[in-house]
Amino acid sequence: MDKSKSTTICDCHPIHNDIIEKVKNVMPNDEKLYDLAELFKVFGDTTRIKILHALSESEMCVCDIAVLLNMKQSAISHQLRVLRQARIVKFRKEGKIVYYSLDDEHIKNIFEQGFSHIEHK
Amino acid sequence: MDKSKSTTICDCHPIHNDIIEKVKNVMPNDEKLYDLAELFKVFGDTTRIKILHALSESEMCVCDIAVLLNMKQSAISHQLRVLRQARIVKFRKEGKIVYYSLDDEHIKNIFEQGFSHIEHK
DNA sequence: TGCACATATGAACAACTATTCATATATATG
DNA sequence: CATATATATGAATAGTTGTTCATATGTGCA
Repeated sequence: MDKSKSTTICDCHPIHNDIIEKVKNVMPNDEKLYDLAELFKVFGDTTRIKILHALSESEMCVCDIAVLLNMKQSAISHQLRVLRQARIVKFRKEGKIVYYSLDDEHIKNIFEQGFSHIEHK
Repeated sequence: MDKSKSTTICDCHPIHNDIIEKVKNVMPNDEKLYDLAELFKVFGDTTRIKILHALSESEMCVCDIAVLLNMKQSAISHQLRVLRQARIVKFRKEGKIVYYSLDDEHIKNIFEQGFSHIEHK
């Protein structure tokens, strides 16, 4: 997994060693950066973004989300699993109906930062 | 592209029509949500996250980034193109060396929000 | 108990993505 | 001008991902 320590893959020579060292010293470990990329990956899909936007307005059941987005129930269910595993949404069961909602207020913030970036262009 | 208006794909029945309507009414248009997903997609890759973290510390040239991450120069160059097209990084040329830096302070914020989400678990 | 409905899930497939290799372009230097 | 170096880019490929289909599980109700 982490071949950066054993083998040299890079095919070019450093130009500013001081900058490379400085940046290397403050770089978080690989696992943390990997987790961060994984988090953003979850946001990086239109269907999931739509689901998250919907849930930021109201708790919703799987069926209603499928109707709202006009998609197959199973497609929604698969995506909700991804969101669940990333701990971005939580759920509660009421009989045979499962209601999903955002797990964390952080999510809304990330969302809004994203929006204000694209607005800004 | 937008089949949601013409064809019905969904295979299940609405349960709470009031909620569906309410959420539908505040939903941004498809294009905006698509752009948002595209933005996060760019953050959703370990290599690009590492590049962005590096650039959040210091302007860097392509070569030095490749050395820092121990990756092929062309791999870095391809990823920098993705970041450039998303207007997340900018660059300046000095002779044959090209220096990249973050285009926007927003980027750091999105980054930090992401970090505080994964820290929180 | 049997049927209808809400949700979940595994397998298959098509579409997309990141890296590599080979090579092109541009600039500095002998 | 010839060479070395920094960067960019097109094509190929391996790996990943989102949706669909078929089906399983679980709950409520007649």
